[in-house]
Amino acid sequence: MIRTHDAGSLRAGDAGTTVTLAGWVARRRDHGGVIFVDLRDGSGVVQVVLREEDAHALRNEFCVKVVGEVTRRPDGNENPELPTGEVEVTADELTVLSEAAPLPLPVDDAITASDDLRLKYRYLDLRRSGPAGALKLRSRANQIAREVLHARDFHEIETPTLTRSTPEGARDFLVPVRLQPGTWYALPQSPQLFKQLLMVAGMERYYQIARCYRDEDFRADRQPEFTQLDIEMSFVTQEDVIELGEELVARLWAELADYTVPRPIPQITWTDAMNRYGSDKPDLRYGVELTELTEYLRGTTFRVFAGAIDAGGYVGAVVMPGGASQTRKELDGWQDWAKARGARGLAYVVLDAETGEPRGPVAKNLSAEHLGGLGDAVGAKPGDAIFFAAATDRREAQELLGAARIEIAKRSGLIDESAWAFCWVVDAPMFERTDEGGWSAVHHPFTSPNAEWMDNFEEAPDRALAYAYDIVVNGNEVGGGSVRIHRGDVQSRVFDLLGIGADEAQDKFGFLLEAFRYGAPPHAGIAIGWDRLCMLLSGSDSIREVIAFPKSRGGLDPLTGAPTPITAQQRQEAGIDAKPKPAAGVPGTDGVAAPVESSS
RNA sequence: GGUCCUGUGGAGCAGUCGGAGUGCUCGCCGCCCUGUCAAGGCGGAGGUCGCGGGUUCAAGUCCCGUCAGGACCGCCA
Repeated sequence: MIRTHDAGSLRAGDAGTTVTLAGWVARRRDHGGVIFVDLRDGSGVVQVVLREEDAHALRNEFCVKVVGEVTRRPDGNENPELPTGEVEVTADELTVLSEAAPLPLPVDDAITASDDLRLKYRYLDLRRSGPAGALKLRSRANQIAREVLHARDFHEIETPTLTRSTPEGARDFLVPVRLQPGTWYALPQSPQLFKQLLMVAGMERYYQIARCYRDEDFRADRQPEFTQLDIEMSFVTQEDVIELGEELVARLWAELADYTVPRPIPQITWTDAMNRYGSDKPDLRYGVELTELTEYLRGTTFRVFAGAIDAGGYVGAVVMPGGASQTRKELDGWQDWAKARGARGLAYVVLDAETGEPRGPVAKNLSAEHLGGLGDAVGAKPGDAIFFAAATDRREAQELLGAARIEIAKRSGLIDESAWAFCWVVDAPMFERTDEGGWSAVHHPFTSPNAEWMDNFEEAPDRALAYAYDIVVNGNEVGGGSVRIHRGDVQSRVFDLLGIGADEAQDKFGFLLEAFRYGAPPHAGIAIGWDRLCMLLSGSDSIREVIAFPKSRGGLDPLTGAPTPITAQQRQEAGIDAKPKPAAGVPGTDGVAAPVESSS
């Protein structure tokens, strides 16, 4: 080792010790005859006192080695801001290991450069304690997950990243195959099918910190390649998976956020979540619940509401406490906000702070009777604003109110940023209507109906519930999973309902169905969106902060310049332009629909 | 695919009603300085105001297009 001690570890008790340190010049204070250098290494910072002539040439981020004695600082010169502030290292010997050119961005915890510069010079960005800390936190999170899972006899098993294309779900990333021109691998959207095969294989308890790939547009919490903590267990029920999930988050939050997760974590049904919060991933750090007004307003002459009610739809409201004090401009701003989300607008009534009298454009359209009881019906007080949404499609209106609820909380400062609110959203619907009038699986087609619906989901596909569960933290879905179907007859019925015929099922999922013929155990699992979870634990507002070398929004890596064009020779060798051979009885020429676990 | 925000010496910003590349903090270069810790003092260098076009006597500023970064919707669990 070039060094004998870590800079950040030195304390008063080390006084008198001769140490060799190696690190970077974080800052220098040149007084002519004496020069102070803050020497930074992976462990932290310590002040080095130099009196040598050649120390004047030191610049920020020079990589240096220092031999010297740890000494207590002179009285009055301690720096209580630093963990090492009681001591300093008086240098006898200075070696410049590597000089640094003038920096394209400051390596300084107090200064943040723009995102593209940070990513282009990520290796400098990561010298700062914040970005470095986020990656170190993630490393520890990985370790904790492995500790929890290995203590329960899980096996960490890797699965292929060159696999079959999956035309359903998200768009695939594709890889041309030189040895079979005209054919393509796909990068996995998740290890879903492989982990189910591992259950058939008798592995019983599998996990993997798995890289997944989806070719869709970016968000602050989405990258084209991302990581799941992927878990599958045999001979378990939904409750067993939930219990494991709770143990994982409890350990993670206890150690990394100094927070004791209240257990059991509250469970809310999907339907309740939609009715009360207008979201399948409700943020429970604040109240502001939705109120359904479909019955209350039945008979109204206001066409916007009556139209929805008569069509069997939904009218609901959400209250903005103190919202009556908003200016006309602010209230108009809500209309723009709603239109930006594709809604026609956001009807509102404000209750006068003094008299409680309902005012606003919509108030004129409601009867005296409806107006009179409105405050009580929605739980609004004088001074509040009431926002309405109405639609034939219940979910559409609820989601608008749910989005308004979040916006209200933001604008009114109702969010306690230091709070953690966990919940499970359970009893998710199995199916939803497709645009073509058929049904599609909400989770994926191997998700089991729950006990109540096992034998009769065909009778009311819109109401059938699944053994599917999502874990939600502060309004972020950080994990989701389900109990899988392991019985051939149930699987066939689900395929029938989804309009997937036997031939098509064989074509798309043949190898999995084949595997299930040989004694498939009941199994269930969960996938945890690891980037998102680490983002929350680190207090970041983007998953880019917990990824070592993230891509920018356009899918570019500003550091390497990827992606790049390829040469004509590469193109030729890769066989990109080759025409596929006709399928000679090979199943699966359409590719396999890889159902994908929820979360990220 | 759509809506919105941002782009000004190396970094972060300000730049009014369209009137000279103007200003601030940091960094960089030189000199001074023995107890600082965002050290300090003096001096200096550094600019295609993202790019292209338009309006105008005159554009960092207004308009159109485009590129890059970011937020959201669609998409994606």
